[in-house]
Amino acid sequence: MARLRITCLASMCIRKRGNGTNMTQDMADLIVHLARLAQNTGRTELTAAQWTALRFFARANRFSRTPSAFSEFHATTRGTASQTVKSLVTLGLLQRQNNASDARSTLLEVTQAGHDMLCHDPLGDLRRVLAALPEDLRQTLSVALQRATTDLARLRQVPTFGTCADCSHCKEGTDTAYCHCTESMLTKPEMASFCIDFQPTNRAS
Amino acid sequence: MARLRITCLASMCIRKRGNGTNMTQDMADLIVHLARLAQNTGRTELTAAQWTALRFFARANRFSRTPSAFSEFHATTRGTASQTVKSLVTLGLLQRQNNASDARSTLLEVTQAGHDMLCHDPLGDLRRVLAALPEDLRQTLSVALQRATTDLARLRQVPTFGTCADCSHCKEGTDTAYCHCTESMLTKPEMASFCIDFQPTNRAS
DNA sequence: GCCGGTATGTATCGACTCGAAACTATAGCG
DNA sequence: CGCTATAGTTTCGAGTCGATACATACCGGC
Repeated sequence: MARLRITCLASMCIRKRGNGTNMTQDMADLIVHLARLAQNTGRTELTAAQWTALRFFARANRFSRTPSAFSEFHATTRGTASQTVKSLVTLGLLQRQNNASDARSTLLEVTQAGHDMLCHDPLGDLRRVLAALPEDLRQTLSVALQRATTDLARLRQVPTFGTCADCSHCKEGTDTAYCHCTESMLTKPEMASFCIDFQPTNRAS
Repeated sequence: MARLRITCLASMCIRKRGNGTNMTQDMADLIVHLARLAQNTGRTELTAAQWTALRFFARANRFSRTPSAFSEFHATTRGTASQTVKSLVTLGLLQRQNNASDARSTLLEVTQAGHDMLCHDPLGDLRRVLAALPEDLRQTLSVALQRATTDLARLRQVPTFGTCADCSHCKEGTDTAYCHCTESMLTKPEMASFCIDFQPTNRAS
């Protein structure tokens, strides 16, 4: 346990930070560190990118299960997204379907094997840890994370993703809702899915 | 804007989640997404791994600025860490120093060019976004993230990182503190640095 | 109907990451 | 002294990623 004994050199350890945002600097680092720890590609069946893609296609609604939508979500190029999708199709976790109304587009469905695979998602540990947090902490965390994500996406000029239930395009009914963007009716379960055309409702910002 | 009009297929969109942790599932996904967005390796001078390494060596105390410590922090292997360090040394952002008390070990120092580079850290956007959050949200976020990180690290059996100021090995004095682990005195600035031997103090868990 | 502009998706290339394994050198212990 | 553990490096193959080029299909104006 015990190591060496050094008594000077202290000035070496004074880092030049330059600004007074040390606390938030810690937080940003912490978020990145936490995410990396949670994904931990080591010794799992899939890579981090493949897990993210599989998760996305399992959560995206029927307008958003395309390679392009995933590339926007994942903040990467269509070329890269195409490769990831291809690898998952080869593994039998995704299945291609033709889009009847647009011959260019490819719709992707998570196969049963894909759903089974998602049960071993390395993110499970983080989910359990978060679920174990006290209720009030968890609530605040959720709000803070959503705000930070929305703000950062706006700053970076990238699209925000969210569920139709929170989308300003949607007018909610009793059992269904009408989406102005896609001009279609959505069922309750659909409204809990990701949408590429998500537009956050105006909350206090 | 408007897309196609589909009226059926709704049942296709009912995903089999299997468990009742939908809310925390969203949160875990959100953390990963936020971290990815924040790092955004695209069109920056360094890769994500290089940025993380540079940040680590700028924040780690004098017992922790080694390739091994970084590999543990980054949850990777010593081999991979060695490559990242090598690339940063080649770029002139890190500098190797001999450890007088252990000829196997290499100490790394961030050069002035390295500190300058850190001013362009892509994490800056996230830091600004977090800094703009309301005070109470930010406070709670900080607490929740630290708890989640500590809990996840324990679950994964990986070491936790933190500053000496929060470490149970340290007995604090007025201007200095004594670290039981390294058997050495620490100055105030040093106590704000990362330590590989961090052991969280017993807070309500 | 046709043509030009645009959007979707794929293939290829080079640079990089990552984990695994093999290897060298040093430390520490009996 | 020898044995084992640790620090660090190197090499290899698989995968990621961004950039580019490309084929196909949609969509507007004419």
